[in-house]
Amino acid sequence: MIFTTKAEYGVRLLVDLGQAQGGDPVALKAIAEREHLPLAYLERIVALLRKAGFVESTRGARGGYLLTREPSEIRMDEVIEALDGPIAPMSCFIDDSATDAHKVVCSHHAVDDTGPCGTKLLWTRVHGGVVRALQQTTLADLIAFERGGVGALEVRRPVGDELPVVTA
Amino acid sequence: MIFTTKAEYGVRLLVDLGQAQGGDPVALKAIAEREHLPLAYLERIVALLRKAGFVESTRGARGGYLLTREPSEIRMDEVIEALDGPIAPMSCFIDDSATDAHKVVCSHHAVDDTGPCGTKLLWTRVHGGVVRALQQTTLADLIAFERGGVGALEVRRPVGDELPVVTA
DNA sequence: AGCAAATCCGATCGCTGAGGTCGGCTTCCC
DNA sequence: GGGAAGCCGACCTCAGCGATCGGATTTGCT
Repeated sequence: MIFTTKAEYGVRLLVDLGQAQGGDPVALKAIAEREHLPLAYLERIVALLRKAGFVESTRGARGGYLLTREPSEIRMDEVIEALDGPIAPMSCFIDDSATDAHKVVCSHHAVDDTGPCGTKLLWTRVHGGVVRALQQTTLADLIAFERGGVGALEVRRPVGDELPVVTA
Repeated sequence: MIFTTKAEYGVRLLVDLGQAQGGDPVALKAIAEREHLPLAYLERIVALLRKAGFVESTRGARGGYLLTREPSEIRMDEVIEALDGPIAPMSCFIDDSATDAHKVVCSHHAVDDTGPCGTKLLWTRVHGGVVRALQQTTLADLIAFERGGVGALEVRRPVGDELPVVTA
């Protein structure tokens, strides 16, 4: 399993929020009922989204949540990272994008440095594939897909970066 | 974590086997020592590779393992599937490639079919990214990468399917 | 003021599966 | 026959996922 239920529930929460959006805050209870998700668990998830700045909350009666940005400005790589933490193909894979690229530090190979293990190439390619798919998908894509279906497929992409066609 | 250590150890086992290859069977003990991996655990892993037909074994003294195909004929998507089972982004994601495409059956949404959840689009894209990266990488790529580095990058790919450059 | 609706948050908890070990068996070369 | 190797089922430990609960706090409404 690549993602946890935190990621799934969180994304569905955002999609629901994007659809129900209308000025007034949306109560978590309403989302939980529509999506058939446990309310108590959603509370913990939405807290992550709030800390990451995707939603803002209004406390007290008639309170709830609102998106802080346009759905088209919310990229899934940010969302997933906020929910599940950094995406690593393997435990020895450290996404050190701050410095130069993605670092792979094999704990076993680390002792005697006989160069990188061959798996580094594989993990890096896989990691790239996942990150690219996430970066190229915004919340707006998911919302458009949920109502209608074709919407998300008409978005223009850089040549050579076509995403697979998905049918409802 | 996308892959388990089974996948990592198994791939490293195959890479090691591809390098040490020379007619005679290679004993697991030798691989375990070179790669600093637990022998007992490797036994369980190599059994999966044998059942999947990637290696053949010779029992008894001076026995060991040999690759059954050329490294360039061993695609990583097959290997990973043999080791970790089918790759699914989420527990509700069923790779039903036998019928038409990839099926997503959300256990929560399944009750009342209000159409597909928006996450289907996301999971399918991610899944596609992973599978493509795995399909485009062969054991030969990894072996070439481990000695030298540049080798794996010279392999020709369909246009628009460039893989990220990986430096040692 | 007081109630109800809602967010907020720390503590807890069961359970599955990853990751690995062990012991004993079989198989084969020398 | 002895030792080196593969084969295999049973077992064990433990982290973290996936929640749940109780209560505190904040706020709108009447």
